[in-house]
Amino acid sequence: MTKIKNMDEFALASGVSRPTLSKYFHDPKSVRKSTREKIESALELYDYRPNLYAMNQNRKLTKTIGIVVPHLADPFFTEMARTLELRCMEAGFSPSLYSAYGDPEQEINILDSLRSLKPAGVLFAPLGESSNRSQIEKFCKQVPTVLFDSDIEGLGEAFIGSDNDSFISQSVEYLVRTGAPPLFFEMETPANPNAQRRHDAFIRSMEQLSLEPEIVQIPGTGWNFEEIGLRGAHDLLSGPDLPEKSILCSNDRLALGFLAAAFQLNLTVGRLPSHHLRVASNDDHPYSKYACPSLTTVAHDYHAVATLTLQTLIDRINNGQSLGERKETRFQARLVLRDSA
Amino acid sequence: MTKIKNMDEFALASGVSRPTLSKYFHDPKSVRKSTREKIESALELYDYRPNLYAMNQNRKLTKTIGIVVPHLADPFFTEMARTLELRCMEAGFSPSLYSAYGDPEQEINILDSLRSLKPAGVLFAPLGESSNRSQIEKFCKQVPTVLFDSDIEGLGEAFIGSDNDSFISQSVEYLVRTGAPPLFFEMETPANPNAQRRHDAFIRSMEQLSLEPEIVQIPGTGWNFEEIGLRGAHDLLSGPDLPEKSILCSNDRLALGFLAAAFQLNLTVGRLPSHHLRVASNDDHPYSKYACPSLTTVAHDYHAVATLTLQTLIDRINNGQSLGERKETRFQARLVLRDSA
DNA sequence: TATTTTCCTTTGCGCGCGTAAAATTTTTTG
DNA sequence: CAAAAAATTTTACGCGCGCAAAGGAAAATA
Repeated sequence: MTKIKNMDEFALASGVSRPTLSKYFHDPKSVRKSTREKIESALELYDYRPNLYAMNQNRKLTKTIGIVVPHLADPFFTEMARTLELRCMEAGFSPSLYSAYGDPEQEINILDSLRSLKPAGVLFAPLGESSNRSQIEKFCKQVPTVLFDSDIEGLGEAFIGSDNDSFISQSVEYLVRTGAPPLFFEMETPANPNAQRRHDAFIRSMEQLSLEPEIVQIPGTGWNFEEIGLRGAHDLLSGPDLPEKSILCSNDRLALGFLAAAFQLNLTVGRLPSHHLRVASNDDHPYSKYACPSLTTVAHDYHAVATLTLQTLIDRINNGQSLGERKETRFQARLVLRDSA
Repeated sequence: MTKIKNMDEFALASGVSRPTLSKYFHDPKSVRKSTREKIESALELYDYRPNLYAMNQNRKLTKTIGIVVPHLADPFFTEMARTLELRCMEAGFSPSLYSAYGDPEQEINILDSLRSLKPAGVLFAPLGESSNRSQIEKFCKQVPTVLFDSDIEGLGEAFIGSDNDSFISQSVEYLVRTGAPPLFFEMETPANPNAQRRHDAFIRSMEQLSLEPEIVQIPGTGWNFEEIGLRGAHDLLSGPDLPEKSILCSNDRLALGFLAAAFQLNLTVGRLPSHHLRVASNDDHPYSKYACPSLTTVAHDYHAVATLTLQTLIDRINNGQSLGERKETRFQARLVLRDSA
């Protein structure tokens, strides 16, 4: 079996002309069935693959979709990335995954090298506050980009994420209804823009219930939320007077740190009257179920967010140009009752 | 400021010939300092980037390094991938990250599309038992590949990982020295080949201490180790007689599930005589510190593994051909004492 | 200054495929 | 079965850059 070096040779071997092969490799369904079968049977014999670089050199639109997340070490984004990658492949695109690892410079570097990949589009969860807005804006003008999870106002074709109000209102309502009103536990200088929305939503939710919103802001920077939560909780809980209230953490990773601190201080957490504290949180990240105690939290609709994010991008790609007005979609969250509250 | 379309135009604008520019973009240090400065000052004015696809089309060796891991949702691999990506960039390569997400077919798909990227080399942690050996073997013959973490005998240029013996012998010795001999807690049909090595190492370690090796094998398949550990531990711990021994889990994710089960059953875990159980584990994965109680475990030398893995690949790349005999390197682990044992 | 070495420029070909236009074949339609 | 429509083939050019060879300019050496 002779080695096929290029499309010309494969054209000879398969009995199909090169331009037709070119069409086939771009979209198998664009050629007649009989032709497709000829190609595919030859393909099994010679396992030829067109040169990726030659293919994309003269094509404006590649079949690549870039996926950029702020930090892959965060299980939430790992899960999100995984779902998006799967969806991309199902839709016939090649996903390419990048993580900024919390660094705004790295984020811009990624966009820069992404540009030279000439991707059909990009699914982008920006770092947030620390992101270099003007650079990202420039990028979005050149490459169809759909933002997800973290919104930066006005950037990209659309935004799809979760409704932070619905996270907070559900957890607040539940906590108030079943016990003491919650104390909100959050970072002083959060890395993620959703934190600010949750902060605001907490105040709103409490005021609607005619309750005084109490908030604890803990120090710490970066993405090591468990550590930050642990330390913040230690400070809070080893003080003279224990908070009588329930605790509502801004996100699950902080909560995991909080639970660890409570455990270390021999404070029991749970919804029974005998427990010292109740702790609830937001995100339902993959390990919340295995916390001690298992974490009562509010879940993102991963499926809906991933599906709509990709669908929006594909619409934009097929449309050829901007879809008009920038739409923002925020999916409702779902309360997940477990043992911690 | 006119837009630069290609290298010819940029050659004109910078006052440097195109072949020299070509050299520069391949390796900035390969041109004289004065020339480099001319190029770089022009680069700031025009922000030109050579077309990636045209660059790589006629180049045998690209500057891409593929990184393939079995499952990104596993924090161990996330951490490993992150470290490797950083090292690659420091060394002047472009990392490209892929996860098989536990699926052998997906693993082969990744290798297939990786092939068409013509990467300079690939850093590859295979799934293990379920991997398609013959396909991987074929790949390794075409692309310089260094295996890490999970070894498949004879495949790739080299293997770099952690010494499973040193994991187990350290934890066994510690547990025996400070209390009851351990019961080994592992999956019946583990996804990862290191599990088998740890199993064997446990038996060896116990026999060296003239102790009877006791092992509990729990059912379950896939990569959701926390869930598997949780269920297995529930079965084990809700039986009539509690194991008197310490528990040594095959890996941290199983242990996290185990701890959750113990917590749910109101069994206390720790090294004091008053505690019901002691639990130790292996890997020191990023969340072990925040377990309840914090997990006594054995840590990989991430830094050493990542550094040598990449260095080996780069040597292989620079060498131009195989480095002779396939070397296997296994780094010693380090016992991390925390509260669970 | 003359010589050697290093670096650069000029020239020119080729990579593998995209893509357009016109000619031809095959399929569909009436 | 003829005409129209759709798919394919033929032909030909270009993309942006890698790369090699040969000569020229600049820097290092003597």
